[in-house]
Amino acid sequence: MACERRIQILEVALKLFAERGVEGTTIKQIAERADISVGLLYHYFDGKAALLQAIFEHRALKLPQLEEMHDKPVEDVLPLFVQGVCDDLRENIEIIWIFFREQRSSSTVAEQVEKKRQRCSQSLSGYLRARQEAGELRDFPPEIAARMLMGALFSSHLTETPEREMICAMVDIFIKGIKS
Amino acid sequence: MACERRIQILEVALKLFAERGVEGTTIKQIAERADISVGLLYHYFDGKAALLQAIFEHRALKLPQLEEMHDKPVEDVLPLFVQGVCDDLRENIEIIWIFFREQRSSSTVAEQVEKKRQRCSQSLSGYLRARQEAGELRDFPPEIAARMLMGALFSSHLTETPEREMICAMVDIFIKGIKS
DNA sequence: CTCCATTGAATGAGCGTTCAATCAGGAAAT
DNA sequence: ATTTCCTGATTGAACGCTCATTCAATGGAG
Repeated sequence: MACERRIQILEVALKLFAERGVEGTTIKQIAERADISVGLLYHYFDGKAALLQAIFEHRALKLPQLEEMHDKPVEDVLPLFVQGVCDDLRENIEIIWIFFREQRSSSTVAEQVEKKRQRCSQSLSGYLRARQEAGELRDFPPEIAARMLMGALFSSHLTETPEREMICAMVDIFIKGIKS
Repeated sequence: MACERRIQILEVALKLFAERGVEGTTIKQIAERADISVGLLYHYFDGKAALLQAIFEHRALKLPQLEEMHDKPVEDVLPLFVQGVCDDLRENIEIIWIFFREQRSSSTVAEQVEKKRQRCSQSLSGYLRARQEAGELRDFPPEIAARMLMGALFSSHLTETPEREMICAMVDIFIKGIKS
């Protein structure tokens, strides 16, 4: 069926784009790795740009939900939240690589990345602020703390797939660093 | 003089490679931005690959020195250390972008990046371990703490140039997170 | 006159893209 | 049951363009 073929091409392109960059990947390479002819690729997609756009639409990053957790302590919430973020990062590491590489050359990609990053940080910093007001956390800038944790998780996943114990240790240091 | 011209070309190539990626930058673009002809570029460099290699040799990242600080408290050492790392990151942000983009496609670049990252983390984690033994810090895995801090600094510089107060707040949270 | 620095047109390879030509399989007609 | 027809999947050669790279020719300083 046509839909399966589309997805097959998308998955191959996703891998190659993440590995060698969009500019560094040729249509021919994608066709070869997908075991189809160049012409067939153009039957399903209008070109390289359309392929990239389809990848972005096919694989959307989840957004963390923390609004209902504002009254629960960080020891319960943060480990779960971080676990969710890490699962998402691990599952979508290819598209994150594409985002990273293309954000400096493509302004539309840069906007998408910035928006996602901001919403992610806002969700976490909102929760941290709520816990400050609840008296659980000491005084510190919640946005910066959020970016610190997200940045650490992010760069861990870009250099390797981190072990569970590594993530736990980071969360542990972070929590001790913000408690009152 | 010949040397100045070489450096002029290198600086232009560095900027363009960081902005658009190596594959996404053409020799013609480099020549135009450097205000020289294509032929002259080939007079000074044997091609794109040699240009990239020359950039890596021209701009070497500094390594943080922490060995003599092992007996000094974290409140004195870490802010200074982080300041030094940030200065280095800010000054070399272009080549770091190139490293980041190319490490997945070029294994030689990947090795260089990995080696640098490890030595940087080792220097910091060695200091943290010494402070643990001195009783200043609580029990935690020093390597992971080092990677957490470096990762946070790293990703801050990749998304924007962080303010001084942002760095200070991060160091503050980190120190409180590891003190006994 | 010599030696570099410097030019830019020429070359050939490889790129993204197009398209006329097949192929396969099911529906319709005989 | 056999033939005809149609539609969408599939191919790969061909096109025009841009790329990296080369090189014969020019310029100027000493």
